[in-house]
Amino acid sequence: MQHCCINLDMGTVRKTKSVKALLDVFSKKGEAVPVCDLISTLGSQMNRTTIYRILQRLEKEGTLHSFTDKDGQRCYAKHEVCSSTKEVHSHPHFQCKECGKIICLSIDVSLPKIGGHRVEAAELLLIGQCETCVGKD
Amino acid sequence: MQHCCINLDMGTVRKTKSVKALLDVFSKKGEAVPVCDLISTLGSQMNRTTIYRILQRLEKEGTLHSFTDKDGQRCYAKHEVCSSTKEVHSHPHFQCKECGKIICLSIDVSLPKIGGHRVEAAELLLIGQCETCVGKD
DNA sequence: TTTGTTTATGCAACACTGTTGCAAAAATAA
DNA sequence: TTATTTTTGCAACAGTGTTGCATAAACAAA
Repeated sequence: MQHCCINLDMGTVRKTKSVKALLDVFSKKGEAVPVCDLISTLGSQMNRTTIYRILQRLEKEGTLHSFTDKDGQRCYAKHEVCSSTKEVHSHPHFQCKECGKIICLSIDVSLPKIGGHRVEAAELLLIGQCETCVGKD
Repeated sequence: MQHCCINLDMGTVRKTKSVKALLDVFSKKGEAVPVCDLISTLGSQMNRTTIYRILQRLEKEGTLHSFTDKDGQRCYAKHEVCSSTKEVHSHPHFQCKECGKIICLSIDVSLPKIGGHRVEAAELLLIGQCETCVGKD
């Protein structure tokens, strides 16, 4: 049996200061983070290019996954859960239009079938108000 | 009753040569088109800035709608159908990972409910193989 | 620990996407 | 036709993301 997305031994990605600092941001935040936020947070500690390259490596080995948020910005999040029973691998996310917060949803989304087409993956972004911002109305 | 997205009289958008040329591309193609394609197609006839501004105006008045494709590129498509019975206004699209073709789906997608959150909109992109590319395997 | 090998980083440069201000041109209204 | 409003082209700029290359850091082996 093959693991579909998590490389448990971290592959050949070295645990450098920069990699640790970046993963630390994800651990502390616990949510998806836009790349631009990572650059403002870590830009003084490491080069912009380094951030992009670490993100690519960590996504490739399965520690992170990426998607596009409601404003077209690329976001990354930790890839903790990987259900191998899912027929189609989908990444549902929710983004609050008030505060911008993004959460990864672990729910399964039933995908529509389209005649003659083979659906292999899906990107679903739900947009609305989070618990905090619903209360502010 | 209020129309949710189509401005039938075209509002105050003037029918200039550039607007006609751009809408012509959508009519001929009948599918969603990435902005970069529009620029390569129309870039010799009009300025890049003009293309971006026309797209903004036409989206604002409801003739076009936009979304992000699998590679993070912004795409536009004609907004012909607008079901006012839908509780949540969603734009499902399908993109072929082989040829890149994008089609707008008129099907309804049932959106998951998330406790404490208000879901107002959704962006769903299905990725796979289109009818043509399925046959090529 | 020390050495050698591999991977990662910083820097500069570049390409691409998208926006803004302003003067000139085109479209519409009178 | 003239006056008014919208649209366009151009130049400049900001943001995002990539590449090549020399240097630095991490790792493996002795």
